[in-house]
Amino acid sequence: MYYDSWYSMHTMKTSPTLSTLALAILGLISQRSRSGYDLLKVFSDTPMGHFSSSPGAIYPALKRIEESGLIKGDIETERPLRPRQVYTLTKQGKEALKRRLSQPVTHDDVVWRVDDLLLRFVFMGNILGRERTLRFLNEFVERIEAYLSSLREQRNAQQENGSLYGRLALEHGIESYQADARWARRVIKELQADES
Amino acid sequence: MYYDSWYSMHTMKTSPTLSTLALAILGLISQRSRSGYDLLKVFSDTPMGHFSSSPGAIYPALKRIEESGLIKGDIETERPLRPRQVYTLTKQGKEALKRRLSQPVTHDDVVWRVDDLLLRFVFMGNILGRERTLRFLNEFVERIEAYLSSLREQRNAQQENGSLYGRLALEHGIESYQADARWARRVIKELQADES
DNA sequence: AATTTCATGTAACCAGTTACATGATTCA
DNA sequence: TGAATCATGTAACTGGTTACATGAAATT
Repeated sequence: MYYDSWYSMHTMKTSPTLSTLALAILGLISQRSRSGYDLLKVFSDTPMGHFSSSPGAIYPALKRIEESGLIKGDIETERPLRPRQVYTLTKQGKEALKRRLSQPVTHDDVVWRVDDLLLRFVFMGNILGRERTLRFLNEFVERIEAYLSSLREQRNAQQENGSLYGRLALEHGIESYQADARWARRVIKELQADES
Repeated sequence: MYYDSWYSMHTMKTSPTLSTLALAILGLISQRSRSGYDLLKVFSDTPMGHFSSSPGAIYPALKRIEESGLIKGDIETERPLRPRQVYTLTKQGKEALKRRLSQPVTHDDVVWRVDDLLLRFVFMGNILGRERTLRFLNEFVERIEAYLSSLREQRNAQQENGSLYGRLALEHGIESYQADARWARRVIKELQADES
């Protein structure tokens, strides 16, 4: 017993974090059952297309995710057209999605994965609720402020050595993050006002 | 003769567009000769790190780029420490970089590769000159405005069907691009004032 | 009759991530 | 003496891109 659990603790495949594409797919499927083609449409027709992409990415991804047990495909019979595989979240899928959405906002997220953070935000409200979405947004603002400090320092320090264009690009970064923070603060207010 | 050129036109390996990482590497090397380790430092110490990354990306990239003839590595002898490979741009390298920087700003660039655009901007000034940088920035603003229109339309159309959170995320996108355009307009003014 | 839409996929290629390896030198 | 720095790389894995393939139904 003791041995067993020790053993399994250390051999259990720690499921790798869901990629951004996997997050997008799980999130969309969590809203309603969808086929690969449905997903393809969402990506090509909406700004969601900012994430993927092409059949060559989506169909293999669906297969991988199904193999890992997070979604389950059912073939729609009784259709005039070519049969569709319609995917639904499994219990593990729902849990995995919740876990993914519950991750704290890290420095690295802010530096490298702002898109991913935005994607989390989109699905978070309906799955984790307003309360936790607000916590997320506050973390987001905090992390951005911290990063902004270091960017501003860099700009001031750079004064001499850096090129004009490098400095201007840095300022682009600063202004982008400022815009992100402004947005988040506005949304926080909006969600708090909406407390009805 | 006629045949030859027809033949070569259709078999010449059209050199694939430089990846963003390759652009960053070429750009940095164009400023001064650098070793892999030098590049690694730039990426880890400056906001340039927004692009790569790790030795596992940079060293193989350097090799590939050298094989394609755009850079040339020279071993620094006469050093106490382990010898360094210091890379310099070749003539083809300079040309390839210029070509890459001269690409027009496309819709897809704005939607998927804003980072790449910013990176181009960083190196553009010193390589293509102020005139062409200004053209670039104007194109950038135009493309953004066009994309913003479609994003705003989406937001208005979506009014009913979309979720609250989806709408808010869309607004994040809109505000981000607005910030990009504001930045570009400011830089245009600054560069024009600087016409000294 | 031709094109677009519905619908799903495969295969080759390329490149990035993670983790590991090596080993000398300098600094605390 | 141990850690950090200088300096370069490899190997396995993963997954995205591009291009191709198929074929029926609906639309123009």
